[in-house]
Amino acid sequence: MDLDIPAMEKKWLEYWEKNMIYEFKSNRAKKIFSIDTPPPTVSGSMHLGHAFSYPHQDFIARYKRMSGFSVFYPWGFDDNGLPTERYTEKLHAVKGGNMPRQRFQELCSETSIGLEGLMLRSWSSLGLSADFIHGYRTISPEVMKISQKFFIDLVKKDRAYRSEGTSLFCPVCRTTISQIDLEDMEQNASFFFLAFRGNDTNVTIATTRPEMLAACVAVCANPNDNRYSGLKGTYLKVPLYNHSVPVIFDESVNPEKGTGIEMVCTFGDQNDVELWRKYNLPLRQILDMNGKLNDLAGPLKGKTPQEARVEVHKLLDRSGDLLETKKIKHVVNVHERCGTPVEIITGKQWFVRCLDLKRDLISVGNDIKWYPSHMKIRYENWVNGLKWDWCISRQRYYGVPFPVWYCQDCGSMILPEEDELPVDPRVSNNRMCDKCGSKNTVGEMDVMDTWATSSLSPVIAMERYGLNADILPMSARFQAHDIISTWAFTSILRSLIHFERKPWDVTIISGNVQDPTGSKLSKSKGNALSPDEYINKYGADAVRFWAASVSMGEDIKFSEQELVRGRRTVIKLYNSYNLLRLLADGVTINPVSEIRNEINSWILSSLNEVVESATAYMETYDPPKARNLVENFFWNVFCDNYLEIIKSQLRIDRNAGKLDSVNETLYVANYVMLTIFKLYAPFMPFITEELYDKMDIKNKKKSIHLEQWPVKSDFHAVSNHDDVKDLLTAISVIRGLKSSLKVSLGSPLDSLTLGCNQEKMKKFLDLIRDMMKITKLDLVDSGEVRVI
RNA sequence: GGGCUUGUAGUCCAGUGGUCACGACAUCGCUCUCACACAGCGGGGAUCGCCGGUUCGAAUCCGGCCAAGCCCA
Repeated sequence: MDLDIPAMEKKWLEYWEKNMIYEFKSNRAKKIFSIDTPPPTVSGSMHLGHAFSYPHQDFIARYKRMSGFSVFYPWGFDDNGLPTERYTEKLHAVKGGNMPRQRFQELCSETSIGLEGLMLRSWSSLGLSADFIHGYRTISPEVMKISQKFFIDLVKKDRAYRSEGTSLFCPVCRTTISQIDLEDMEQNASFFFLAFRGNDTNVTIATTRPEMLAACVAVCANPNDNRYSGLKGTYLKVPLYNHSVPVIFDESVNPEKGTGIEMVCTFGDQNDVELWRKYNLPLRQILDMNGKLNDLAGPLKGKTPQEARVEVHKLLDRSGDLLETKKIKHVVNVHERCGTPVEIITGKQWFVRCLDLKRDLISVGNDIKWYPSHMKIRYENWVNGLKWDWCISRQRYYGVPFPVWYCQDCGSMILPEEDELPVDPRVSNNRMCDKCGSKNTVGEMDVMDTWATSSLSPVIAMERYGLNADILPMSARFQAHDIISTWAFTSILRSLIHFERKPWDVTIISGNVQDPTGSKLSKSKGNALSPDEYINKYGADAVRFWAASVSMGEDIKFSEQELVRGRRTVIKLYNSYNLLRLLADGVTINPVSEIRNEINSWILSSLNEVVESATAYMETYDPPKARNLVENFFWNVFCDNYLEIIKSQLRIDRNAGKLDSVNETLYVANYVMLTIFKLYAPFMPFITEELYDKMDIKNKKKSIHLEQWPVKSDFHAVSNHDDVKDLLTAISVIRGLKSSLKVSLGSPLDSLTLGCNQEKMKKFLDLIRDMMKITKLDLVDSGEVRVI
């Protein structure tokens, strides 16, 4: 009668789906508990981080459902944007920029739909109780409509604006990106020492980016650096290109770095932008929107920055301007989606004005409860450190288009009416201008950043179910800590702008999964592990059990041993239920209202304590602590002691014909067992459903997950259980004795003398004899329980 | 460089002032015991990162240092 875990889990997945156990019903009188779920990015398969963090939401969802809430737990996929494009490009070995846009969009769409099917199977196999059937896709027309509608709201509230300015640019993805897409990476590089020639003197300038020479507009030294003070008011000739640039002075230049004098290019890095603005320097932009150098770069034209660096090295060698190179390590900003060092370009971009909202953003942050609380500080640091408005335009293809046309004649901007949405101005030109009536208009060709849509997740979920803004703020947002500055920040910003309120009451932040040595898991490091494999091997209940092994917000090192422990718990639950059936021996169990047996009273009051504490932990969003309590009670109290004791107790009572007593014990044992199943249900939904289904219960629900969360029992439990504690000590001591005699626990002992409080222990004499198989047991008084 | 977090037996982790510390995995020993060898019982194994301070008393509070992870410059 072995338990086939994969078959058992599959059976219940189908049952839950078929019976719509987790369907959200808003028409009930119940209070709603709403969960803002992160829609997984459609760019690959489910990884271990997902298998860790998604169960966290589900523990709470299931707990709240059992606690009487109508749980709104929507589901969606984030398939709009760069990650999906990159996945598609890689899979089909194509480049979005090298094929007709329409065709590329179709390819992305086909690819993501296929992938979502696979992803859905992985996510649902975790046993999440989300409403998968009504899932949304962020690229779908409905979601596009919502995203465009709220974009128009941004424009109307003067929050979205289009402006010429510098933006971060990824030459590989060929799109502008925002501060939130950046990542640091240490790179090996070379310092090139170059000769800049002046009228009187030559100056050596060190740079890591010689390919930017054509974009050089000045050289700059620290005003306190007297090595260069003589150069004031002079000009220098740029190597290879021979245009003259002024020497300027600024405090920001570090005299220790390189030769203490640097070139200013438009644009080599962030500092160049600042100097360019501050000193009103001319613009020499050498990078075009294809990520290649343009005519200004002369011999380097048509090359990427990386290629150009190799080429310019040769040219400088030949011209004699390269005096020296030195290998160094330095940190560069790269695009987090592709790892390419970012560039800075100028162009017209859409921004969301937010720098003026810092105070409000902090105040909304204070109004949200953060679990764990220190995560709020990360959010505050991010908001306080904002330097740019949020750039939301991307020169990409598979995304939500901006619902905007521009009139070529009068220059005004044209927005559609809400009932026209969604629109795609990229394919519908010549829309009449509201202002001048001209048909000489063009649509905006850019698409929005993915976060511009996913930041609206509460609204997307709400509108999909026909709910109105009354549901806002939602009850809880779950997410990992690495996207506090992206998803949490943009969500709070949008909620503040559109609804003038917080998006959720609480946010629960989970940690990251690391490999067993503590490094971040990533595909590029090759240490990514597949959760599907572990679900097959150990079962989803065991994977969830692992996910509940550290407190919220903590990073977790992946460990297979926790999965082993989880699977053992599943099997132990199964076996303990089997024992209970054997012990009942087919008799009908009648309810009892009063407890006479001390041991039954003891287990009930122990259970009460567990129920109370576990509930408190669930209420404070700390399921792992609740799990530990339940775990300890089930293994060490219920199985190791209570079940072992009642084996003998039932035998003794049956032999004595005390059927009332037998009934009471069986009733209590079943009651405690069922309560344990309920306590485990949020963590291990499969095995608890399986055993609930087998149990003989009055008023059985369609699923244990529709049952009520346990409350303290109202049996008249005696509060003082010192006698039972002495009994437990006696059992433990005698077990230890047999172990030290190197005999099995089942082997009989002819005689034994137990030191104890005779008065207390007397009543358990027969029980101990039966359990421990002792022919002759004598008790003598002793201060502590011990074998004499 | 800044912020946040973490640092307890070979490994993972509990423990926020009071018998030099809970448990799991691993290890060793004994038992195929009538729910469970996917088990049970028992043993060994920790100067609680380092240094200093507060206190009658600190893993637990304070300061400094070191190391690791994440986020951000």
